[in-house]
Amino acid sequence: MARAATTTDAFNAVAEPRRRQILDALAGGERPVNDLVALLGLAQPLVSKHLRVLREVGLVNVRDDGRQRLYRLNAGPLRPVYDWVKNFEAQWTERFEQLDVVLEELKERELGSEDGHGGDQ
Amino acid sequence: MARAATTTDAFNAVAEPRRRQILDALAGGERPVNDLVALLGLAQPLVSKHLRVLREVGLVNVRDDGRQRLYRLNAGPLRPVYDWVKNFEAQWTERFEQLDVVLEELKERELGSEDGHGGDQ
DNA sequence: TTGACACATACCCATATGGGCATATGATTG
DNA sequence: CAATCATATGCCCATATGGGTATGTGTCAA
Repeated sequence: MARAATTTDAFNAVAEPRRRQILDALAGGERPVNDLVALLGLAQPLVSKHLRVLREVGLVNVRDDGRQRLYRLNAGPLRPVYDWVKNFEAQWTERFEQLDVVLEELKERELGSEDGHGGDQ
Repeated sequence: MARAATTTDAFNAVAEPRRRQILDALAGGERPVNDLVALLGLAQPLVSKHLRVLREVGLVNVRDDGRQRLYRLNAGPLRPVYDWVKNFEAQWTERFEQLDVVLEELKERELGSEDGHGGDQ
């Protein structure tokens, strides 16, 4: 099988930088497609396609308004992403990096005192 | 162009559920490949491939240990993911959902009074 | 040395991607 | 009505995916 569809879940949908841009833009409020087209500097069909993906994973809602279609952010599906990545936050704090270095050193020392040092052939 | 390579960044690398599983497993500490193979129940070459992707985006480090290769988590590259998604957290809190409903209602009322902007309540 | 083990890589394949371009659909205006 | 604006969809294509299976490379054991 190929890669999972972009519409599989928020993880896949959000892997596309343009789709992230769209969500960022919509964070400021409802917007018609043309606004996004101008904002992203992409061809209109492209934007529509990205919006479709976002719709399919429930990250945006649409509303008809005359001849425009207003898209609105619906961040809910991002929650699993947040919840998953949140658990790694501690790992990149400075304290943790330090711990990493310490462990590294311990390992080195351990190897050094490892009785003699054989290994040949 | 096709979809961006999985090795483009953490966003793409992490879109694969198996790779997330691997990172979860490595959060517990250094592990040899076979451990992961057993843990994920995947074919060994598959795991090696996923590990390669994770290596290329810097999410894991390797260390040789006899005939094994010990993989270690390096969460740093996840930071952009966290930072991005974090900004949406507020949106799915209950208060925000409520606000959403209120706005929705306001809109409805607005549409109802269309040409005669009347105050009501 | 030979063999077993741990892991990585090479190929083969079906699939869906994102972009480009043309066109269909639907609402608004003249 | 026709013309125009705002979006969506259809089709074409190159690409890299993730899985499978076979094999290469390096290490340890007998």
